[in-house]
Amino acid sequence: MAISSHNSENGMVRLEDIAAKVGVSRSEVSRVINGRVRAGKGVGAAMRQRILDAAQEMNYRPHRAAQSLARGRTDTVALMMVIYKQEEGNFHTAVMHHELSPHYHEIIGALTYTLHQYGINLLLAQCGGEDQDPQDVMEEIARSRTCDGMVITDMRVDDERPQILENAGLPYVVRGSSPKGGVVAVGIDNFQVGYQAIAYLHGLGHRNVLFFNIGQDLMSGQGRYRGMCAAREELGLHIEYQDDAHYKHGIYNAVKERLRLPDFPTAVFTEDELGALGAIHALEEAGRRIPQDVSVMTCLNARFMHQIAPHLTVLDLHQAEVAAEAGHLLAKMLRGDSVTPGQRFLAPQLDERGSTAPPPAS
Amino acid sequence: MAISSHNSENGMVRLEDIAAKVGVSRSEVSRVINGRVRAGKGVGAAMRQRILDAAQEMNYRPHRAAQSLARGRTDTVALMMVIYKQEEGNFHTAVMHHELSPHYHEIIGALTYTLHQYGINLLLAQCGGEDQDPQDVMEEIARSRTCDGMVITDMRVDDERPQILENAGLPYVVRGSSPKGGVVAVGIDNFQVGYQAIAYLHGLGHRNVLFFNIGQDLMSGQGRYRGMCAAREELGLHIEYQDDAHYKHGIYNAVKERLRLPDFPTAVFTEDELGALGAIHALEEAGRRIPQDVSVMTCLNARFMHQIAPHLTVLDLHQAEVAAEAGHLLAKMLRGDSVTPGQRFLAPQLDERGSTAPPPAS
DNA sequence: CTGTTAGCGCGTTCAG
DNA sequence: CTGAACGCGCTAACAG
Repeated sequence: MAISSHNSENGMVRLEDIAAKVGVSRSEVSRVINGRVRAGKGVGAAMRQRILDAAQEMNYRPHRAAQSLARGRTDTVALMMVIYKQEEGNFHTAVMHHELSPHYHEIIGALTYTLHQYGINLLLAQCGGEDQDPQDVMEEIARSRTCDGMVITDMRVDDERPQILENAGLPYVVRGSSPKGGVVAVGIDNFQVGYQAIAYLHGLGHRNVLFFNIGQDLMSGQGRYRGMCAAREELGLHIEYQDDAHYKHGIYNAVKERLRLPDFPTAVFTEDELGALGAIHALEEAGRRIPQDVSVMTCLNARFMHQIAPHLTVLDLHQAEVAAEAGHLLAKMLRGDSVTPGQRFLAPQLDERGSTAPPPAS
Repeated sequence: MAISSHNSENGMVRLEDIAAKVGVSRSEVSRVINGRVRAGKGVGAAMRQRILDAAQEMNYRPHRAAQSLARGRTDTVALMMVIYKQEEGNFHTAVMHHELSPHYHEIIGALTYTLHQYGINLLLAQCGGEDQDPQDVMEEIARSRTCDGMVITDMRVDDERPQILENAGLPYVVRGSSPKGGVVAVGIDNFQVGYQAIAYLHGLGHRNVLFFNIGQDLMSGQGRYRGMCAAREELGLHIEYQDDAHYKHGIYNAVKERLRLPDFPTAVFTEDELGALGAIHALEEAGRRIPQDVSVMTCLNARFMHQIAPHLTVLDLHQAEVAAEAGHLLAKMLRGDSVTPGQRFLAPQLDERGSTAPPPAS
């Protein structure tokens, strides 16, 4: 492979360089490369080909910052992530220091892949560090036009991020449920998660369920709570509800604690796989068999968890599909296609496996 | 909160706008904002404050593309990821469709966090999609100056990416072992992983070990293989070696298959947590107890796995620490600090838990 | 200390 | 179809 020579000293090759080599003007090269000159025939076509060849040979790539500035577009989308702060905890406490919540794993993978199909890069923005104000990070990215659009996730019931983005005029898609109407949002129907979990367990015969939820300050937690309540009222069963165990001292400890009291429920629902494994650990330590003595079910957030715990009955949250759809929607918006605002919901899918069964005959 | 008014119709506020408002020139505003004007005293200081106040009030943020173009710097670093293609497989096959390998989870979290401290954003570049040539993706990002530097990972023994980046003149850090000398690289010492695993099991009394490795086309797999060989020759024990089970049909199936033959080894080492869980599943199905009948040990890639399988004896690979160090090194290089080239190695750390024990008395 | 001027590399008029 | 000229928003070198 020949070393391409050009006049710019630092190794960068510009439109200018290839124009000089071929003997035309910059703008002609720009037009040819951007496809504004048809393949056609005659002398023009020959020049066109020479330009294209030279560009290829010199390994030309448009300078992204210059292109962005001129086009007013970055071809970049940002994902806003929440990083958990470090907290004290034991093994079954799912709060990690500066670690991403596992469901981001699915989101990042699916989003990167999807956006790439549109020629869009994914930028990772984080908030939740010690000194950084999430709103500040948002403002900074939005107003500096670091990206063309944004995906926000983990919405809180009082989340103000949509408003900030609208003020800044930056297109965005909410992954999950939006607390605010009239926005493009796509997520799992967490009402259905709460409802179906209870309905399924009720159908098996359970009348006493221990229900662990995400915090109700999150949209997802609120949805699950409401779904759970609706099912409870409709079907009439007893539910013990906890929504702070996750952060406070872990599901493992919460279950262990509950085991000290009499009348342990015949079924446990946890918010995620880690919680389920913690619950199972505590139950097995106490000599309870799964599912003969106690049924355990949970949500499937990360696909690879399925390999780790293939015996768990789960509600599949389709995290990857949701993220991919969010990516598609945002890409379309950026392309100029009209996307009707509103909340899209995917339904969770029950995947019945070995960790649930009818309650023991009393 | 007052709506800030400015003349740019689309809501963007430029240096120009704030200059007009205060009644000075663009460049003066630029200098003040970039701290090229001391706080000082007198009339200059008053103007300085007026400019700062106006910028704040108008919620000004420099346009990133413009700034990048002028400064010749993007304050962005790219992480090049390999996305596994979809393949057929059962539960215990750790090949997923368009899904990131779990260790990226640690890397992304640590890298995002670390780079943020230097005011650097992380861009996710993916390769390994159906149609995309990894080298092309690299060239594109490097030559278009989409980022100031790059972190590359999952190095293959014949990896040409370092050369591509050097040709393009883009600073980079290798996370892992570099096949090429004279580059800045930081990773776990996989020779030690292989060596210590065998040495530890040998120390417990095992003389017959089933060793699952990553492919030897990867630098990490090569290192582990060599470490294993060194320990084997030094200590003298029998090792059954497999390095394709992961991708071919999963550790679960490989172990199941091996169980059909006589003289099953007294210890199993797997390349990662998923593999270990698969192995354990197969062993328990066959009625073997862990660790009484068979010891199982593995590597700890993702911290949250520790919560899932706190009973596993592991070699902690410190993925987050390695990634963070890679981030620090790259940030320093970009800042202009001289960083001496060479391979940095962190040692894996043995974390002894319940899945290993002396072999059963024969 | 401040304003003027000249780029950064590319896209896009507007004449010829 | 092609070249010349201007602007994107910002930084930096040069005068005053």
